[in-house]
Amino acid sequence: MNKKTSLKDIAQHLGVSTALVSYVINNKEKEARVGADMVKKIRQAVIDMNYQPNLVAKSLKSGQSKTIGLVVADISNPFFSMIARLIEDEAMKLGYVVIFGSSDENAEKSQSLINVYLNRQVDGFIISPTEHTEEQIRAVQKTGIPVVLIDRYFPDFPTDSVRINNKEVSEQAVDHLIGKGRNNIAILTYKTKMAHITDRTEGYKMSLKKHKIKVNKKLICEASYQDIEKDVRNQMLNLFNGEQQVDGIFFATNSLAVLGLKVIIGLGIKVPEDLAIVSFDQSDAFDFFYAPLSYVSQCLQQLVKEAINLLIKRIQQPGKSRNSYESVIVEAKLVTRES
Amino acid sequence: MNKKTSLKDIAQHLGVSTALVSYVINNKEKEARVGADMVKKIRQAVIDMNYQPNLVAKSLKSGQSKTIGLVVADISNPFFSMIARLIEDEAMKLGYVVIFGSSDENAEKSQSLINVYLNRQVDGFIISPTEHTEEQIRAVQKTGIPVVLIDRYFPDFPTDSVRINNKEVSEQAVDHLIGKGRNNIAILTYKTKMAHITDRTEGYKMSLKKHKIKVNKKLICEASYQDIEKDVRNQMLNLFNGEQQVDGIFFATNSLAVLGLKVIIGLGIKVPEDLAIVSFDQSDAFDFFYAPLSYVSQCLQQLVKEAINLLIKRIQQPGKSRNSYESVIVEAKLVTRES
DNA sequence: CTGAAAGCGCTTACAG
DNA sequence: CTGAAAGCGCTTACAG
Repeated sequence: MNKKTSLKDIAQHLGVSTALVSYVINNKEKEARVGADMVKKIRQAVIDMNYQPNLVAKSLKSGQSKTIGLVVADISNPFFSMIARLIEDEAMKLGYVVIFGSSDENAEKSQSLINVYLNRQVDGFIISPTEHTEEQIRAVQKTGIPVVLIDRYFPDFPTDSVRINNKEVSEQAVDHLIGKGRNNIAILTYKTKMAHITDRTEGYKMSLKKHKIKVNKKLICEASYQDIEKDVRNQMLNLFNGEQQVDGIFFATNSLAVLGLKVIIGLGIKVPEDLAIVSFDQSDAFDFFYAPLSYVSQCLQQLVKEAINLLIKRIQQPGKSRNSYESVIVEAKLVTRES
Repeated sequence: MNKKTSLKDIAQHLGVSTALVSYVINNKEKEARVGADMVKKIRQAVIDMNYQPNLVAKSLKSGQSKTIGLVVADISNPFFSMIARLIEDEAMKLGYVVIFGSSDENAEKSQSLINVYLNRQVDGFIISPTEHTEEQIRAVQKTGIPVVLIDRYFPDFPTDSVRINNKEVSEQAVDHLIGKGRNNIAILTYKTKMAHITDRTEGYKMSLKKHKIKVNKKLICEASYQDIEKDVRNQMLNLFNGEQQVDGIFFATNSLAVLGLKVIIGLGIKVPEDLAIVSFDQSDAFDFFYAPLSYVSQCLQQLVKEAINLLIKRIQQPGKSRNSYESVIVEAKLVTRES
């Protein structure tokens, strides 16, 4: 319960100035040309008195909090919790700590998280942004604090971002379904204008067009984030109970695939005989499904590594002109299995 | 890219002292008896100059970082990411931010996380501890910074902790299996001395004894955290390919259930006809399984609420004698379905 | 080689 | 009603 020992305590104990102690602690004894025995004495005292630096004070002085602010839609979503974990690991290696928050696809929550993080002087942001948050991001950029978008991005306004080749890989996914002889292929996606999602629909359409298959709007099912379970259910029931003879489906995200498959299981549809499927990412749930599903595999590890690298680069060259932003695109690839 | 405006900037702009500005910003104009028009002027300047407080400076001065350090085994494990999310929500409401780290069941990593958090002056810890970290927790307690253990706990040494009734609910789970007429009941659990797990084995044994069924060590399967996938596989294969006629199984955690069920599916064992199952918690994966599983339902929301309440209480009464710790036990309950 | 001092951005007793 | 000043725990030019 006794107070932590501070730099000053050590200095007083030794009858020297805090400057000396600070230099030694930060291994700057050479630059400051501190005497060898003084160094020894100080190092010993540091150990004896169990000195632990107050990082808050250090932050205030240095202007560096060594903290990264992470904003995702929902940290309890496995996709984001995996990203969080990988960011944690990379950040830790570099001496950074991560504070996280979930925006719930809500621009106001996003803003409030960003504000809190700004006030806490984070050194950088990693954000998987929500609709209508362009201005928030721009405002952060104006402060000079680096932001890297991850997974999601805004095509129409310049930011640093790391994402996958959504359009291309989605096209490949649908190519695969067509290659299996399917031509009534549906897509289950989110009702959103966010490009990482619309790109996937775009890829879906491109594949169909390439194969001279007419795009049928009834086969494009969009579920809203808010009411996702009910929405997916209704959309899927519509799809399979209607007149269209759907024989293939592309799930634009993992969460959608999990929900969609539950309906498919409920309906007793045979996979892959009656329905070929490509999902996004894997899931424990899929291993419980009787047919091995084809899926789009994105290397989250690489995504995160690129994001952290970019962010750290920005943090380290602060003055650098902020007119050039980088978009890193990580290649996701299609893994085909029975479906 | 221009620097943030500070309290001082506002004071200078207005030609007043920083004290005034500080009082007004913190709504202490009454205590400080600041003049009404001065308050107005300051409030306006705060808006005009878009003042945002530097929370790092505030922390240094106040000694309160308004930050909670969360240590779990692995934030990408759905169990912990759900806990993280709930903690985030509760903490946010109270003006706290959460920094998180994963110990990977490794005492050294745990120690290093705790050290980092201490140096960053967190106001409190929420920890789901790993084996052999008792001394680390004790060391934190000695600093006077509150720690609340969640989910996992150490029965032999006093801490604040929030957990479920592991033993009792496990006993109920096995009672249920026995009630279904099973008497060769196995348990799949972790190889660990942590009480939250051994309690579950204890409950398993208690149920068997109560029903005069002899405990058979061969039916107690323990998988190690490190090599979990392979271990579960081997244990399960052993169990079902051996001479014992296992007709019921209790999975001591959700992760174990997911892995174990994969093996069961692979072996083509019929559930519930040939094997009755009780798992811990639910999982998307289970919805993909043909039979609805019985499971132990723990209300994580309540668990987290209790943990945060306790932690905040401790933070707010810092001087309080640290000889009395609280153990909050949240009732988990058995949900029985076909299995 | 070492110390005194200023300052990071805040808060808060203390004067007046 | 308002200002000058000390101090939270650090770092770092500047003297000497």
